[in-house]
Amino acid sequence: MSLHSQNAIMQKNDSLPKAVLKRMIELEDVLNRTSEQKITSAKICTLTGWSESTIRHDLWLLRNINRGKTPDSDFEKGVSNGYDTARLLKAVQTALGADEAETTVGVCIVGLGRLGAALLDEALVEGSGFVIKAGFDSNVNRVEILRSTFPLYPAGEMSSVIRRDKISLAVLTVAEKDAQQMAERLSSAGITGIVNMTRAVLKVPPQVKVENISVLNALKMIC
Amino acid sequence: MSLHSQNAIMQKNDSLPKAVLKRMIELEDVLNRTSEQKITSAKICTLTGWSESTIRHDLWLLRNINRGKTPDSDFEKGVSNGYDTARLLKAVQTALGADEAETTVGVCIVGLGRLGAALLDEALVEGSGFVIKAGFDSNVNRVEILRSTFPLYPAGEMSSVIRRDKISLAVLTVAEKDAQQMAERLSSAGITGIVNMTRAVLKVPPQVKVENISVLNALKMIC
DNA sequence: GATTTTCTGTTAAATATTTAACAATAAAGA
DNA sequence: TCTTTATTGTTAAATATTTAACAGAAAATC
Repeated sequence: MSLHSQNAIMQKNDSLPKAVLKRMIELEDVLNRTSEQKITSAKICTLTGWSESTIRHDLWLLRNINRGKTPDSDFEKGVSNGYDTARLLKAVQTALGADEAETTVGVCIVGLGRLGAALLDEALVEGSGFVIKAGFDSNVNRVEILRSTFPLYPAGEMSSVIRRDKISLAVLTVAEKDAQQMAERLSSAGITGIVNMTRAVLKVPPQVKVENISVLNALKMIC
Repeated sequence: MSLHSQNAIMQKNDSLPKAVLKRMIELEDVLNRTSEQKITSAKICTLTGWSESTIRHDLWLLRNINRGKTPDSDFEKGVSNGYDTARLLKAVQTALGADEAETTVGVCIVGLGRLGAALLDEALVEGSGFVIKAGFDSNVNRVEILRSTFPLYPAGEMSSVIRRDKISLAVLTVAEKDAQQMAERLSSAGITGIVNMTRAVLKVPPQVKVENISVLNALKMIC
């Protein structure tokens, strides 16, 4: 019983399932740094630890939601020779809406302690669709002393700078006791997402997304 | 049919499902820092964003696997008045095996760049069951210059120190190009888990668990 | 060019996770 | 006291996610 594409498969595909989304974000990274021109699902699996079934299934979903977006978002070329890395990458990016994100998203760092300062040069910066547009700290001294490739401001100017520079995401690295207050300020300034690196449990309006990053929790996970 | 699955749930409880485990790790934290003596599932939900159903279900699972471990791991006191925070916390810790972890787990930091250095004082240290026992860097200069509350060593001594001090976990904050090599060294030195803060995709033997922490991915998640 | 091998796309089955529902019961209030 | 309210523990149903299976087609081998 062979049904092929006449199955016009489920149009319900508004978006990728959460689990798949997460993997696609990582896959984009993996593809970006592989040097091979072709890549098989088996290869992806050894690189990432996901099962072959999972990746094949993911890519099937991915193709479904991409269908018709752009000609290039279709990545199959041969059937048994792995995927053309470049096309697959493009397809993943299309699915993630990375094209729109091409118009770089503004990010700010709130809290310029050692961690905040370290993140600046280490973490992103690259050509990743994000641009750090500002750093904030309530310690005016630190604001004046620290050097960085982007402007630093005292915390008091947070709201106005965020609005003026159209910053939409924030990385929160303040002391735990200040975290909630800062999160609230960020929220009311119109921030849409916060990467929370403090141990505080943030309470924010529902339209603000939060991702918690914690070394401690990670340690517990693998312990 | 339904009897089969019921038995599976009631008896086969070797351990908590992955998703539940994650939440319990966070719950422990939440409980630790709440000041209230009693806490309801509704309250937990507003604090964490999980649904009431989820938390009640989690706690039911938790009680099942705790059953008989210690008398104190039973946390119900009244039925309709919320949980006694202290007992619930104890139960969560029992389930997580935190009692055994009381015998503090040794951790090392590999890579003492700005990020690694920042993590030291910021991140853990507290009374959290983990103790940083060593820091490593291939730059001998840095090892000599940096100050810290725990000893620093050149990377060459990694294997011997890890074995001697019975270090079982590592936080990896080296440059991306060195990450894989370091991961391999750590693995063969007997490390059982790595928190990977580099963008590298680590390939390690199956007995070594890896948790990837990435600000970039977190940003993508909330974008 | 025939045969074997490899690898994909797709579907269906198996698992895992979340949500909904509700009887039971303590606490609060009349 | 009795009634109402709040909240739990538990089960079953609904969703979501992962895995297994396999036909079919390119590529490799002979």
